Amino acid sequence: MEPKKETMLTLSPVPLYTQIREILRARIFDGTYKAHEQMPSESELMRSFEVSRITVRQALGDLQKQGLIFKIHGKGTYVSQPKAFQNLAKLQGFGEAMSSMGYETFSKVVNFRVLPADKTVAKKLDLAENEMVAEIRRVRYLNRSPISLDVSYLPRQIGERLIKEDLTNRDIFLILENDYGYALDQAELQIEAMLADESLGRLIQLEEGSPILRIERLTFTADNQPLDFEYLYYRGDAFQYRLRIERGRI
Amino acid sequence: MEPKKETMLTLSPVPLYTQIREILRARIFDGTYKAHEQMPSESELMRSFEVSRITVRQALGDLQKQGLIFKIHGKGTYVSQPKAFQNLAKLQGFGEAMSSMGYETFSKVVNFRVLPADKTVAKKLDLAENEMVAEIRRVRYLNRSPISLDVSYLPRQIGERLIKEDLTNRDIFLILENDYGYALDQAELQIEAMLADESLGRLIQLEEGSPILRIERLTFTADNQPLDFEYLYYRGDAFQYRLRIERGRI
DNA sequence: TGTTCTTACTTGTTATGACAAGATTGATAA
DNA sequence: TTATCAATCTTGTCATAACAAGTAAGAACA
Repeated sequence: MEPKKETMLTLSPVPLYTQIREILRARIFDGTYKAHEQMPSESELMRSFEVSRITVRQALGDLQKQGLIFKIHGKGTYVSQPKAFQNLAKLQGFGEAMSSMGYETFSKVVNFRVLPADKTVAKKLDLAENEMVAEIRRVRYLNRSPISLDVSYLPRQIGERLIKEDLTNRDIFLILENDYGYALDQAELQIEAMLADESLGRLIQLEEGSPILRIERLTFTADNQPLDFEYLYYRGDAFQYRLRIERGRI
Repeated sequence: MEPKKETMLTLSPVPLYTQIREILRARIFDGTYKAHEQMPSESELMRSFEVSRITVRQALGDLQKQGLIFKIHGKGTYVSQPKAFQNLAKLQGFGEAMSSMGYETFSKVVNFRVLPADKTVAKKLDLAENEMVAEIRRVRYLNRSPISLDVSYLPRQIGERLIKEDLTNRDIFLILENDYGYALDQAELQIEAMLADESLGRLIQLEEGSPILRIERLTFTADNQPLDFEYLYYRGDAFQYRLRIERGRI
């Protein structure tokens, strides 16, 4: 039986790639294509819509940017899954937040090094520039999928101690509090949206150009000393933050 | 004099478009191309790098996704400017936050309508589904550039009253408090990253696929009644949120 | 039964080409 | 001096084509 010919308005002012994108998007939302299900290949879509491959790729590229699909080189195109969230009002490590909500999570240290603090890190941690600090890079996993890259900067000795701990299964915050005796108190955050670049994309298995929730977090002890400065890069397609704030308070 | 030939490693395993992207990116960061300055055209880059137009477009497409450049159909490619931020711990309207920091800001109402609340809006505002609410859509400007789309839902009568006010220069929060006598107290937020779609992109003059900081905010009065439910879409390339949070508090 | 190789299918990269659509600039005419 | 038009330059859209690189499945061989 002949494959079904897709209906498109070739006389429409709407670009072909936009029409195709909207048709595919509607199919994702109406459940025709389900999360993690493989979508038709580029060749199949070319045949169905009777367009060139570049037109199909442009439509798919947009869906990918919107986080609705992902592609695996040589394998296929898949529908993305909906996202988790963390309550932001509470200063918590990722593991404690996720496990209290029933998600399976762990992290993998992908790099550890001791290096001279750059201007930003020195200023945040109230150290002299070029003073040695520890940098710990971890990829966080949620339900066995990578969800974020976490780059932490701490004073050298603390970092060198931490790297010997089981950072796969334990949060740095809990180790600092329970094992090392620091009273963590407050944190300053700044939050913005960015796009994944190639190296980040490689680490958390996300295509370049995907939306990223980027957070800088500086955590203080109870005596107001900065202790832990982090860059957190969460994939925007799978994660959101929530919080409750008040009016009139600083 | 002959245009300078760009150096590239044609025998490198790194794709040509990636090399070009990194060269251009370095030039943005080192100041060779400055914010709002027009970059070389696609044709000029084709000639300089001796590659096809699609290779150049792919490199530029990536820089665009990273928010470093923007394109104007028929005009050219420009370097983006660095971003502003809002302190998130304080529940403020955009105008009051930005004007207290010396930015020039205003908003434009792009749509107002009264419509039946959908499930989400009804639930957030503690109304019956299909009860009529007011929807106010505004584009916010910072230093005369569009920076966000704000879609507010309020009970019908309040919305119908508000739309008669000068929403170009005044914040809805201040009108609710000072003119209408509501004591705004707290808000719940959820924050995530997404990519701009075509319609949003058109409203805030951003290319599709650019990173967006998307925030849902539900504001309550002092007697804990939900009053104002908003979707806020901030361009990620020009804006970030900051806040200070505490450990151990809910 | 396990391993290796080949084939086929998938997405990634790059090229050439053409025309559409928007913006700008300069020339011309009123 | 102003308005209009044409030419040129810019990005947007779409086509055809070829080869690279990754994955999977099935066949063949040990």
